[in-house]
Amino acid sequence: MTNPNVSKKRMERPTRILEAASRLTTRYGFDKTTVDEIAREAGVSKGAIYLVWPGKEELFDALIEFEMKKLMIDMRARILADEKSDSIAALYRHTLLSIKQSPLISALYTRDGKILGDFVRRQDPERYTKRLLMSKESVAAMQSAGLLRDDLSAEVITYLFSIMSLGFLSINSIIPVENAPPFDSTVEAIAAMVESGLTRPGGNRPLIKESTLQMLDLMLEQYEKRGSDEG
Amino acid sequence: MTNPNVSKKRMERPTRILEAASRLTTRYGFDKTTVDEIAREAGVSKGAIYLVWPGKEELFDALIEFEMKKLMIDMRARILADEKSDSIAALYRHTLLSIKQSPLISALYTRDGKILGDFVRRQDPERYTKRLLMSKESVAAMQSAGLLRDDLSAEVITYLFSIMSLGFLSINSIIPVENAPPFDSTVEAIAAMVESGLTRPGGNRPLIKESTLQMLDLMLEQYEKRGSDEG
DNA sequence: TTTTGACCAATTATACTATTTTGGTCAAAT
DNA sequence: ATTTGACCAAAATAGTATAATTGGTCAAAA
Repeated sequence: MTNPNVSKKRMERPTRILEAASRLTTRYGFDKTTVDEIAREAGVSKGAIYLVWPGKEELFDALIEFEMKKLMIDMRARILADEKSDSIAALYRHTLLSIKQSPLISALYTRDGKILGDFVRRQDPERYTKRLLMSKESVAAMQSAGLLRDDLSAEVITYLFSIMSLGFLSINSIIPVENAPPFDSTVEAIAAMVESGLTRPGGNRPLIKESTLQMLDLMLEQYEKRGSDEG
Repeated sequence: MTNPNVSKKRMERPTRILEAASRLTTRYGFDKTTVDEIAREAGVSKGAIYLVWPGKEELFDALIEFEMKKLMIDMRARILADEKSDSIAALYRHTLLSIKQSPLISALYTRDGKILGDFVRRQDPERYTKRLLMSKESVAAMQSAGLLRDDLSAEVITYLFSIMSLGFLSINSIIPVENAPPFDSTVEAIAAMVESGLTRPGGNRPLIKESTLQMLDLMLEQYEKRGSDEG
């Protein structure tokens, strides 16, 4: 995924197991995905999984961290690739596209019981998803920098972003994709509405891209560190 | 409800039964609400219910029609009471407030399985909720009247309204009310975002209020007619 | 005529057992 | 040193017989 030159055979085992778990979990949900199946799908023995993680619960924890890390790498790439990503609307568009592209994180965000199963009752999804949300603090910072309208509180703007994200991620359970407008034009339209509805022209534009990338790098760093000292 | 002078005793029986059903259903959901309980709550015998409707299914159908009618009356009152309701944003605000105020219609809109239970598998909720949505046609009409921005298709704008409605109606299952901004300021903020993000200044403003009230009256008329020739 | 609530068939919940599957282990194979 | 997969206790599931509840009816009461 990160590097296509690395063959499946050479790909390190924990990653292969996580990719297998990801595939099965998005299809059958956490509850109905067994350790045996994951091992078979990954082409390793069941014991191999328990050499990496102490139990199923920890495997799923690692899976979410893994997906979250992939998402941030994906988001980083999208932002870097887009020269126009120095606007909050563009940034938000990248966020939506990144989350939507990961079925597991989407399920976590919308609390999709069909995918999460009992997992949602043992683990608090907020623990993971709040890292995805625009934080009240960063919204306030952008507001101070003159990038967001200031007649609405930072708190309420943050809430609006959450509402739109949730609506966007779960609308297809109510309006099936075949009755919906094309995916891309929907995302563009949300960005356009945010652009003229929430942001202010001018302001310190480069700040947005810069600070966002910085935040992503910081989070990725934390994941790397955590990933290495908990195995 | 419509007229506080009508005492509970004098209120016609079918209405009392429906009010009882409404109370129990919003609390326990369709599945776990029994005809016996409804009768007891309404202060009538079980047989009385079967004198009005041929079965439980039809009672629930009537309940939804009832709630929908109440909602439209509520919406009509809100729009009439608000002298500034000649803007799409204000109109949308009234819509959100009206729907939110009815737990049953909200559940229908968000396909809340906890409330709808098996009902959702027998009846198509869209049958009811699509009447609530801004239709593609009316959005197109408002766009033609110069009231909505025209760089986005009518289809996608309609979709945006659906996304925001769904997000607004279901956000509290993810962000509990105690962590959310005050209800009113949220609705105000959505309206503000719609105002500057989707609408155009000028245009034939009075058209909005007028045509909306006309549409509501038409729908109410249909309900009245249906209500009278099916008992 | 209008309304009731005891009554019934049918569905659904419960308690229990038998069977299978699952997460997790570890002696043996590589 | 690694990795495996047969193995086990525990948990989930399927099956079943029984009890309780539910939607719906209708003779009798109001």
